[in-house]
Amino acid sequence: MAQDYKQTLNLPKDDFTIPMRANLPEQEPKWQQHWNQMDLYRLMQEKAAPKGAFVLHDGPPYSNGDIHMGHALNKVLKDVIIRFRRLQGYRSPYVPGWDNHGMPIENAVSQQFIQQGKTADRVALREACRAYAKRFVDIQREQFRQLGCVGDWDRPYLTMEYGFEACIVRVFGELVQKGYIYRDMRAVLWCPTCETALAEAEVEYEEKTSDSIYLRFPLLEDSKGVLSGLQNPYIVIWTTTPWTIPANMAVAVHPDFNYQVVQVDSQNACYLLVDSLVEATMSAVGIEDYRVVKNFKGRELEGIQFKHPLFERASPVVLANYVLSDEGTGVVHTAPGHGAEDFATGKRYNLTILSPVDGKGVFTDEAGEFAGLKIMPEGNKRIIERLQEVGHLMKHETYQHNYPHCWRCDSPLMFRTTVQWFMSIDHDLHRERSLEAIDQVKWFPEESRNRITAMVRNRPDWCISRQRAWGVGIPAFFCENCEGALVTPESVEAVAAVIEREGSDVWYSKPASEILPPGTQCSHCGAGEFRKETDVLDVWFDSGSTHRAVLETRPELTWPSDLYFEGSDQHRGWFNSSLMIGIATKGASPFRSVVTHGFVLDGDGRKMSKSEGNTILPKDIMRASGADVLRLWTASVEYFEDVRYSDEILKYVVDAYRQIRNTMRFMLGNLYDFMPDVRVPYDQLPELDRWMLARLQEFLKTSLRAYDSYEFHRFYQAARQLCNVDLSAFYLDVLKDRLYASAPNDPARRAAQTVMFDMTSVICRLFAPFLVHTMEEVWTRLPMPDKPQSVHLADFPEPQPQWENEALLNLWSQRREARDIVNRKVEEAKNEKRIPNPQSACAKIAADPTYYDLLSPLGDDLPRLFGISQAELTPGAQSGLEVEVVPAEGVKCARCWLVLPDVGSSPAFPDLCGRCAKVIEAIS
RNA sequence: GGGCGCAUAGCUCAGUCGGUAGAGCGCACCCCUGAUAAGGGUGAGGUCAUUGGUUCGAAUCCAAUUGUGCCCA
Repeated sequence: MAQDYKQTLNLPKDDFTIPMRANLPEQEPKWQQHWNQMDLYRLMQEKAAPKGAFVLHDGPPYSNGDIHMGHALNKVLKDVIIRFRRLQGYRSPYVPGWDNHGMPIENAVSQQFIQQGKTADRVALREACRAYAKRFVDIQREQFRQLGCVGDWDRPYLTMEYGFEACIVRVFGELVQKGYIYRDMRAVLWCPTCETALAEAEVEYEEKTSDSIYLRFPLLEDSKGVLSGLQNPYIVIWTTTPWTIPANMAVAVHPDFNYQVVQVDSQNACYLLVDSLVEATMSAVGIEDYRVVKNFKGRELEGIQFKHPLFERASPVVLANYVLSDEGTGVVHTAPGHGAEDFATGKRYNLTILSPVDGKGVFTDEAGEFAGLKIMPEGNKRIIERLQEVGHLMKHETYQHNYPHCWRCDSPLMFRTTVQWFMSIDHDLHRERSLEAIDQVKWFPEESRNRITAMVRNRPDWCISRQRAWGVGIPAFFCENCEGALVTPESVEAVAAVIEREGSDVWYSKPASEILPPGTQCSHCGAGEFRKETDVLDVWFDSGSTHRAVLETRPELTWPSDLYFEGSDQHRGWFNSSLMIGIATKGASPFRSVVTHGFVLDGDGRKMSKSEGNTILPKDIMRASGADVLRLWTASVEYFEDVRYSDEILKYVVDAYRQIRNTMRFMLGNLYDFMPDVRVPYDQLPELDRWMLARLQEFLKTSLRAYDSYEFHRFYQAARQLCNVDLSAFYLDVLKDRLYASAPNDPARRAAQTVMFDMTSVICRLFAPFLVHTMEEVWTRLPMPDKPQSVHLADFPEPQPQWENEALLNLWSQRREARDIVNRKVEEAKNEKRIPNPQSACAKIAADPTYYDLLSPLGDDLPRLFGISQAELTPGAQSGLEVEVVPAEGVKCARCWLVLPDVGSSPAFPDLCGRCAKVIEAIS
C-alpha cells in the first residue's frame, strides 16, 4: 500500500519547524514579553563588542499624539541599525528621547483650560503641560515597543527633565560667554487681541476687505540731480495697510526694473513708478492726460530723498529684490517696524526701526498725532483723511485679499517689531567652521550634503527667543533701575543649579532675588534689583542641545555620535540646530554621519494628511498584520526618497513575508534529524550543493554591503530573489527527491541538510534586524547546540571565501537555461495533452557539444534538474538543445512517485523502483 | 516665488562608460496534492512623465514643461 511507504519517506516534520501561519498580532507581544524577561537590551549591551561602540543618537519626536507612519519608518529603521551594528560586533546603545516643550502642547493644554472655563497662570499652565507631555511619552513609548524596537525604554531622555533643562540653560550660558548671544529687533506676526506673537503654524490666511490706497511722496532732496528738470516730482506707492504709513521710513524699488516718470499737466506734477504699471495705476487713480517723459533703471534712483507724506522727515529710495512689477506701482512703501522684508531692508540701509504700535494694536506716542487710536479701523480711517487733507492721497478704495489671521481669535494680525534674543551665526567664523564640519561628515544619500550646505550657508542668525509659556526660560535678568541685561557665568549657573534641583518651573515661581547669588549687582548701574526675562528658548534650542545633555552625560554613549538618522525635514531642523550648538560650544559636529529618510506618502504619492483622510496609523497595521510585516515594508522601500504606503502595497509585503517564512519553514522541517555532527564537509558536498553555497556567499556579500551602506531595500530584493527563485523554485524543489526518498543518513541527504542548515542560519541572522519576532522563532528551531539564547545576541554571518566559486555559478546558470528550455517543452506537451504532468514525462534531448559537455556529467541526476521522471541525453544536435517530450515509460513507483522502467525489479517490492527497494531493505 | 529632491511594467526595485529595457512580486492559464490557507511550470505586461536639444545612437547628458515631496519666502 502506498500509504505504508509514506512512512518510510523523510518528509519534513511540523514539530521541528515554525507554523505556517504566523499569527503575528497575537505572537509578537509574547516574544516581547520574553525579551523583557531576559532583559534583552541589557544582554545586547553586555555582549562582547570587538569593534567598539557605534552610537546612534536618537532624534526626539514631539510628545504629542499617536505615532504616525513617519515615526514608524524612523524608529524601525533606527532599531534595524542598532541591531545590525550589534550583530556586526559593535556595542550599540540606544537611548530614546522625546521633545517635550513647545507650542503644540501649550496650545492643546490652553484649550483644555478654556473649555473648562478656567484661567491658568504660567505655573499652573506649565504643570499641566508637563503632565500632558508625560502622558504622550508613555503612549508613544508603548507604541514604539510594540513595533519591536529595543532600547533603554525605562530611562529615556526627556527635554523637560530637570537635568536636561539645566543643561539647556548652561549651553545658553556658554554661548553668552563665547559672545554668540545678542539682542536685537525683529518683526513678528502679532495678534492685537491675544496680545502675543504668533508662530507661522498659528497663522491662518483668510479673505479680508482692506483699505487700498495710492498715495504720493513729494521730492525732498535729489543731490545727484537724477530728477532735475522735472516739475514737482512725486514717487507713487500703493498699500493695503494705511496704518503703517506713520512707520514709513523708505520707499523701495527693484534695481533691475525700468521706472518711468509720467507728466500730468492738469495736476502740474510728475509721477515716478515702474513702467509696467503706469497704465494700470493711472487708470486706477483716474488720470487720463499723462505722458511718459523720462526712463530710469531702478538702481539709478537709489538715495533720492522723498518726503514722508504726513511727517516732516525723509523717506529715501532704497533697493530691494522682492519688489514686484505686476502689483501696486512697483514702488514699495517700506516700514521696517511692520514687516519682515521691510525690516531686513531697514537693517541693510540702517533705517530707524519704528514700530509705533503697542501690544493691543494702539498707536503709541511715537505715532505723533495718531497716538491713542486703534490701528484698525480708526487709525486707517484717520490716516486716509489726513492724506486727503494734505493732498497726497491719489485714490482710496476697498480691496479683497488673503490676510493673516489669528487661529485662535480670528483677528487680523499685524507685523510688530519686538526685541528678541539671537545666536550669531557669523561670530568667530562660526558659519565657516560649520561648513567645514559638514564637509567632514558622511551623508547618506550624498545629495543631503547639498541641502545642509545651502541651509547653513544662507541661514540668518538664529532667533532663539519665543513669547511662550511652555519652555525653558531664557536665564537673563534685567536691572529694575537701568533696564540693563544681566547674563553672567555666575547668574546662569545660579539659574541652572536651581533648575537642576527643582525644575524649570522655579524660573516662574521664584523671584529673581531668590535665584541670583546674594549681592548681585547690575554691571551697568550697580543697582541690586532685578526682574526675570519672560521669553522662553526656541524648542530647537532644546533639541539642538541633546548631544550635550545626553551624549555627554550617559556613560554608555560617546560624543560625538556615529550617526543621526532622521527625516529630510531635519536638515533645517535638528541637524542644523545640533550642528550650530556643537560647533559653537564644542568646536565640532556632534555627528560623524547622517542618514536621512523621506516622508511616507499614500499609494498615489500624495502626502498623508488628516484632512485628506488618507492617513494610516501604525497601530492599526500592527493590529491587522503585525509589526514584523510593517518592519518588512521598511526594508522593501528605497527610503532615501519619499516612500509610499497603502493597503495594496502592504498586501504585497504580506505575500513576501509568507514566502520568506515558508521557505524557512520548509528548510527547518527538513532538519528534524540534523545536528552538526552529521555535517558533510564542504569538499564532499555534491556539486549542486556547492553551487548553492556559492550563491549563498554571493547573497551574503550583497546583503552585508547593503547593510553597511544603509540600502536595506537591496538586501530585501536580493533575499526575495534567493528565497523565491534559487531556493523555492529550484534548489529545494530539486532536492526533494534526495531528501525524502534517500535513506535518512545517506551522505547525499546529509549534504542537502548541511546546506539547508547554513542557508537557514545565514538568512535568519540577516533578516533578524527586520523580522525581529519571526527570526527569533526560527532561531529557536535551528538545530544548533550552544547557540546564543537569542538571535539578537548572535553574530552576523561572515562571508566564507571557500564557498566562493565563479565557475560553478556560471556552470549552473547554463544548466538552468537548459532547464528552462525543457520546461517550455514539458509545458507544451502538457497543453497538448500528450502528458498529464511533468512527473510522467521523459525528455529526449539531443545536445550540441557545448550542452552535451554541460549536461552529461549529471548522469542519473539529469531528470532531477528538469523536474521530470526520465531524461535521455544524446550528442549530435547542430546547435543548442533539441528536446522532445514523451510519456515516460514504466510504472510510477509507489514510494518516490517517479515513473521509472525499473519498478518491480526487486521481487520483494513489486511496486517500487530499484532505488526505493534498496532504501527500504537498508532501513528495515 | 526660491533652495534641495524625485518620476523606468499593476506594485516594489535594478539599470555600470550613452549602444535593441531587467528582476521579484502580482496577474492570466496550466500542473501538483509528500512545503498544502503551501509548492511548481508557462505566458502576457513598458512611448523609461512630456517636449526640445547634443549625438551615428539617449532611460542614461543638457534645457524647458508637467506632476509630486521636503524646506524656505
